[in-house]
Amino acid sequence: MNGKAEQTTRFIISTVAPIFNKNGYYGTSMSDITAATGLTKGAIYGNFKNKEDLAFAALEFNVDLVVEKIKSELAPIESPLAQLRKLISFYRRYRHYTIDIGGCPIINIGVDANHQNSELLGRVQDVIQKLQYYIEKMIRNAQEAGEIKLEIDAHAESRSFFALIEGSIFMTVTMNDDTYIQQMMNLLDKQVDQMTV
Amino acid sequence: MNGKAEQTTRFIISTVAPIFNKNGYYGTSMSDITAATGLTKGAIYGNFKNKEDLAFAALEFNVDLVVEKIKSELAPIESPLAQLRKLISFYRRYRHYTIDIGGCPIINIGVDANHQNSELLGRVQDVIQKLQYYIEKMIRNAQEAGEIKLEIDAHAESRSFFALIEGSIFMTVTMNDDTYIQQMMNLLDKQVDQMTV
DNA sequence: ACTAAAATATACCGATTGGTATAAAAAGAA
DNA sequence: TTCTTTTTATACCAATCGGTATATTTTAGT
Repeated sequence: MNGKAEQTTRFIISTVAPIFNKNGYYGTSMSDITAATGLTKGAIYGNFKNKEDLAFAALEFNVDLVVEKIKSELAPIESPLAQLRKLISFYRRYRHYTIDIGGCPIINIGVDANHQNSELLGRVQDVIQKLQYYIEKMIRNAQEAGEIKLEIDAHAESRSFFALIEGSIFMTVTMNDDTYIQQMMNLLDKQVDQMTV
Repeated sequence: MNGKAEQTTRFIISTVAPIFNKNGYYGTSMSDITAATGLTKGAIYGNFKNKEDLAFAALEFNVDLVVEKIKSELAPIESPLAQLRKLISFYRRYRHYTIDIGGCPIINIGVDANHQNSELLGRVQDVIQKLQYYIEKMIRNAQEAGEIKLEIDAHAESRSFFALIEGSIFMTVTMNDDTYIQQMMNLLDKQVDQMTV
C-alpha cells in the first residue's frame, strides 16, 4: 500500500525544491506549486500538512542532493588529506551542480528564513553544524594519519573553511561570475598547504 | 516648497528600510509598511510610485548607512595600510552596527532579489563592484606608499577580501555567533601581514 | 469484477495582496 | 485671509493568498 502516494510525494518535493530554493518561502505560492507539478491543491494538501511542511521537505531535498554528491565523490578516497583536497575541487564545480536548483540552499534558505521562519532557520543551522563537523573530522583524521600538523586547531579551521566556501559561493552566484569560487578554492588549497606537515 | 513631502519621504524610507532588509521583497507587504509608519496607503503612494521603488530606496538607505559609517572611520587615517587594518577592525564590530537593520543588506537583498527581481539584483551587484573597487584602490595606494609588496595582485586580493568578509558575515548572522567574524578577521589580518613588505 | 480505502479534483472560504480614484485636510504663496 | 497646490485619508478594486470540505476518481485487496 501507499505506493502511489509515496511516489507522488517524492515527485512534488523534487519539483518544488528548486522553486523554494530560488524564490524563498513567501516568494513561493501554492499556485506556483500546483502550476509546476500539474497537480491540484487537493493532491498537494493530501500529501503535505501545509506550505511550511513542503518548505521543510524542499530544504532537506536540496541539501541532500549536494551532500550525497559530495559523499559519493569522497567515498572511494582513503587518505583524509586527499579527501579534503577533493572537497575543495568539488566546490570548483559547485555552480555546475547546483545551478538548476538555484544556488546554495544553505545560503538561500538561511537568509530567507532568518527573521521570517525560525523553525526553518533552525534546520539550516543544523545542516551547517553537521557539515562543519564533517570537515572537522576530516582534518582530525588527517592529523591522526600524520598528514596534517598536530598543532592545527581542527575546529577553528573547519569554521573558517566553511565560511570561506559560503562566501565564495555567494559571490559567484550573486555576481554571476565563476572566477570567484575558482580563486577562493585556490586560496583554500594554499591554506591546506600550510596545514600539511 | 516640497519641505513636508521630502521629510515624509525620508521618514518612510528609514522606517521601512529595516523591514525590507529583514523580510525581503515579497516578505514585506504594504500593510507592514503602513503599520510601521503609521501612515495610510494614500500617503505611501503619494511619495513612491510603487512597492518596487520603495525597495530600491530601502536598499540604498541600508547600504549608505554602512558605507558612510566606514568612510567616516577611515577618513581621518592617512596611511592606506592603516586604513585597510581599520576596515578589518570595522567588520569586527559589524554585527553591532547592523543588527537593528537586520544584517547585511548586500547578502540579504542579493539572495532575495536573485531569481526574483533582476533590477534589484543589478543594484546589489553595482554596490558590490563599488565596494570591491574601493578596497582595490586602498591596496594600490598602499603599494604606491611602499607599504604593500608590488607583486601583490590588488584586483584579486580585493575580490578574496570581499568574499571572505561576506562569508563571515553570513555565518555570524545565520548561526547567531559573533566568533565567526572575529576569527575570520584574524585570518584577514594575517593575510595582510603576508602582503606587507 | 466488486468493494473499501486512498488519492486527487473541484469548488469554495475569508483574509490579504498591490494598487487606485477620490475626497478631505494641510501647507504655502499672495 | 483667501486661494491654489500639495499631501494624506478613506473607500474601494480585482486578483491572489493559504487552506478546507466535499465530491470524484484511482488504486489495491479479494
